[in-house]
Amino acid sequence: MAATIMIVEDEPAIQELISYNLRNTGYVVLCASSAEQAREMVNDVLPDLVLLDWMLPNMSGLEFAQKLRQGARTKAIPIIMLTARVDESDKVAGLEMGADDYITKPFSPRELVARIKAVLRRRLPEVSDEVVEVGGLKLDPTTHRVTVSDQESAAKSTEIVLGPTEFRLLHFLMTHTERVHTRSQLLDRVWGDHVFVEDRTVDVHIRRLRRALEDVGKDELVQTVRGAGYRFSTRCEVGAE
Amino acid sequence: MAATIMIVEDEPAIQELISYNLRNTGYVVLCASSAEQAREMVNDVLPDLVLLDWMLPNMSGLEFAQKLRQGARTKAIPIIMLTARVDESDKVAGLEMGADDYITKPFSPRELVARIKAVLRRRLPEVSDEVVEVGGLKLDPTTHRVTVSDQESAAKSTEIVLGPTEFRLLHFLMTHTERVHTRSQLLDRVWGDHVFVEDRTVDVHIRRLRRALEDVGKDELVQTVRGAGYRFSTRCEVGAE
DNA sequence: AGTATTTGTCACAAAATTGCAATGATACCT
DNA sequence: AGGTATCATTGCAATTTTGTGACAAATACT
Repeated sequence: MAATIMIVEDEPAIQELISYNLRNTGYVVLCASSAEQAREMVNDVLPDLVLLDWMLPNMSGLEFAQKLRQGARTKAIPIIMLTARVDESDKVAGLEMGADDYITKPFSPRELVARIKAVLRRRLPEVSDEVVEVGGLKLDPTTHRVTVSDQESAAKSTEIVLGPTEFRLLHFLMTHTERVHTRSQLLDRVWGDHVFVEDRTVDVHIRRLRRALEDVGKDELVQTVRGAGYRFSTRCEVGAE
Repeated sequence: MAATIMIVEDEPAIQELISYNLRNTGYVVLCASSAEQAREMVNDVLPDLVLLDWMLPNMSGLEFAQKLRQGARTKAIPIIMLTARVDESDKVAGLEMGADDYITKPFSPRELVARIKAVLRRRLPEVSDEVVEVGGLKLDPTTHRVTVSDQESAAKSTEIVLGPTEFRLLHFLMTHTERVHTRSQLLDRVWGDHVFVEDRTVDVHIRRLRRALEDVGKDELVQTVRGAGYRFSTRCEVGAE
């Protein structure tokens, strides 16, 4: 539930101010005073969102943001830029580069929190680590494992092996069942906004997910809704005879 | 194929963000920072679609939209409203006034592009995702399912399978019941304005819809009004008095 | 560095949907 | 009753949408 937010800001006072407010709101906060430091921290802990000061000592915020967008693990992390300047070209550069939002100093803590919430809201499945169990499938985010919860198939451990993307896809579907998701929606919520990927790529990952589920006979949970998208449903998909 | 899209947005950063993404997708983009400027531009170039910020400096977005709807040349241009507010009355006002869709900030670039494509492809209202329940039928846009809500045929699976067009047709009919719609009106509202399709084709889709409803004995809800069109009504049609 | 996974895209196959036209049925009018 | 306009029904070809395997690039692992 508690999202982790990384602050990259060289001015200690502002860093403290933000940090205090975010912790107060219930976020886990990581602080870095330079882009270099931030880069190291990212290797250890992946934040759910980055607050990035535009003006940094050595490496500019822009540069750091680009690095984030390049790395496979980090490319989907939302970035909110903090900028003191009202320089238009900066905003433009930042947004083109893929920042999710920007906020100009001075800002009110309330506004900052509001923007953070807004950006996180349209994000990957709520950062919950709770075990999801639907339709005879059990997915555990902490252990990163998917198993069949109906026993019948076998007394053996019936673990389903998935690639990272298929795992996130299944996680999202299992936490948003019965509802039809368009390919675009899935890309936004499972891949992330700035990741530019063909719509049809979703098909392929759905296919991979289904193939994995076939082994345990659970593949009919992932259903195609023609002209609309895909759906995870425990109800039979064919009303036929 | 490159459609021209006009952005009317006073905040330069957002204007840039949108503009960048749309150009990236292959659209030709025109930018205006005010309604006045937009009006002038429209005299030179007719865009295929207008992205309109709700809050503008002098003339409001609503006002500009009305102007567009008044002009003979511009009345058919689809409008997508950009709104920071989630105020219901705004949505309603905007949609009633003739906006084709609305999108609330913050939005993801992909979602925006998806909506633009959807609107350009067929000017569908698709305003509500609310479940519609009439005459013992239940249609849920989010799960994309149609079921019978009377219990009687319980043993059977009560789901009704429809193709995309029949689904949209039924959705429209169920949200506009007890009223006769001409074939042209149905084509406009269900297929979209600029689509050229024979009037008679509606008959075929009505037939397909009826056939699907026959399975659960609900086909008499879709009634023919000779010389006028079709109607969805819960009242029995044997009007022979 | 080398190897194994993972990922996105493409091309083609398969399946479903769509619109039209031709034909048959029905209601309305004189 | 007959004539005519309107609607119903069906088959079919064209189009659209989705499934699937292969492949190359990118990334992670040793």
